[in-house]
Amino acid sequence: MSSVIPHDVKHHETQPRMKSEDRRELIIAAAAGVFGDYGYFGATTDQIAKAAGVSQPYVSRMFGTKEQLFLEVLERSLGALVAAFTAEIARGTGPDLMQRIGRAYADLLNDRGLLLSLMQAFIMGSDPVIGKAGRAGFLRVYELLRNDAGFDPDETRAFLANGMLINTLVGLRMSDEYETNIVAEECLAAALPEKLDLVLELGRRQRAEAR
Amino acid sequence: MSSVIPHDVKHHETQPRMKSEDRRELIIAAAAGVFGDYGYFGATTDQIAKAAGVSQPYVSRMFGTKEQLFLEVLERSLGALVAAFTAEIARGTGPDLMQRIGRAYADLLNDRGLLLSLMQAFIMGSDPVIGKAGRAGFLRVYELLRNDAGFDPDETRAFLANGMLINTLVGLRMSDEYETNIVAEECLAAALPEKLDLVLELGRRQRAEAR
DNA sequence: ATTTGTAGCTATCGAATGATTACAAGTGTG
DNA sequence: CACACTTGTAATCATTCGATAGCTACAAAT
Repeated sequence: MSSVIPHDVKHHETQPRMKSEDRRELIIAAAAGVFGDYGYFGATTDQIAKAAGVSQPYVSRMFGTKEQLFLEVLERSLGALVAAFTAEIARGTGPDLMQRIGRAYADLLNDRGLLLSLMQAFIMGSDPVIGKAGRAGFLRVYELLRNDAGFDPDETRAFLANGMLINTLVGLRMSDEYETNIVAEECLAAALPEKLDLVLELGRRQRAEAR
Repeated sequence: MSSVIPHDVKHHETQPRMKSEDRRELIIAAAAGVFGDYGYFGATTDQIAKAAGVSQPYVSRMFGTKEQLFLEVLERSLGALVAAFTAEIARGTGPDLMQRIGRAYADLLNDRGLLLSLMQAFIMGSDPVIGKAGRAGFLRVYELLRNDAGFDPDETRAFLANGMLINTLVGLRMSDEYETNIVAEECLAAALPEKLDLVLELGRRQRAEAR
């Protein structure tokens, strides 16, 4: 009376197994994308699990709580941002540093959800835990620009302001309107003089995934 | 066997009744504050109802859905923003117009949740309904600055960028760190050269309300 | 071959939330 | 006063979601 359950067909022959450490990174990366798109409350652990190709309970068990997962996503995003800026600064400070860091910032858009999950954290100041982490993260970037990059307060302000505008336009998916609205076109071109094609490509990629 | 319920003490002797039109405005204003603090998904209709001093089912019945309520909040916020800018433009275009509109923008922080609910809408581009409304609203402001205020694309970009930075700092409640963190102090001062005291006062008011 | 730990899933629970229904209390009008 | 309409609430319903429990399967070491 062997089982009728078709389990002995050697399922998932493609993927043998994975070390939990690797799976962890995979889930965090997927979570960055989902949190970036739908926000902390809007994103569900089930969406994240599906995006990572695992079951929802597995996400819960690996990270304990959704909040903890978000904090790890935030840390990953911040770490990547700081690393990118630091690398650019290491290439030498000079009059063109702001432009170079700006380009490095825009290139981070390639990492799905990185800047957007950051932005989502930045408007959660009312949350006691995430708000605190978000403030600390923002200030970490501010200090990096002031101290290591050598920007003065007004340069730093201008740089961060532009970053927040870029985040907002991407979060709004303004690129969706690019082809149909001439105002959106100019608006995007003004905010991203060089990296326009990158954002448009990103928008196309984004649209290729439904909720 | 008359009821033990102390209902016959003529409750709410202070407020007789209110016309639903007035109640409507009241709820929308309260919703702007709650949505601004917790975002679309994070805010509950019950929180909003309590903030407005009515029952949760009343909110549902008056607006149909939470989504519809958010759209009305968005429209109200946008309307106030556009009105404020238009009024400033009507006072005459000139070399100081950008500064005057900037001050008008910062003054909108006095209207609880106005700019924050806008910001919340701006990072909901993935939502089919709210995202579309958010994009339209953002572009409406962009066009106002370009056409009516007479800004060129780069001036408009710089202005909006600074606005997004202000929204972010307020959304992060950076003012919470003002007294304890000298970096936060400089950061806020750089972003809001004149209106610093306004933001600090706002932060104090915000902290006076718990979740 | 057996043991032992790790990776991962199915099933399910309890709390929260948005919406609906049914009813009560006020308000105006003949 | 009666009657209809409006304002508002309490009770409750149906879902959704995050978390937990408990199991299965695989792999490495013994």
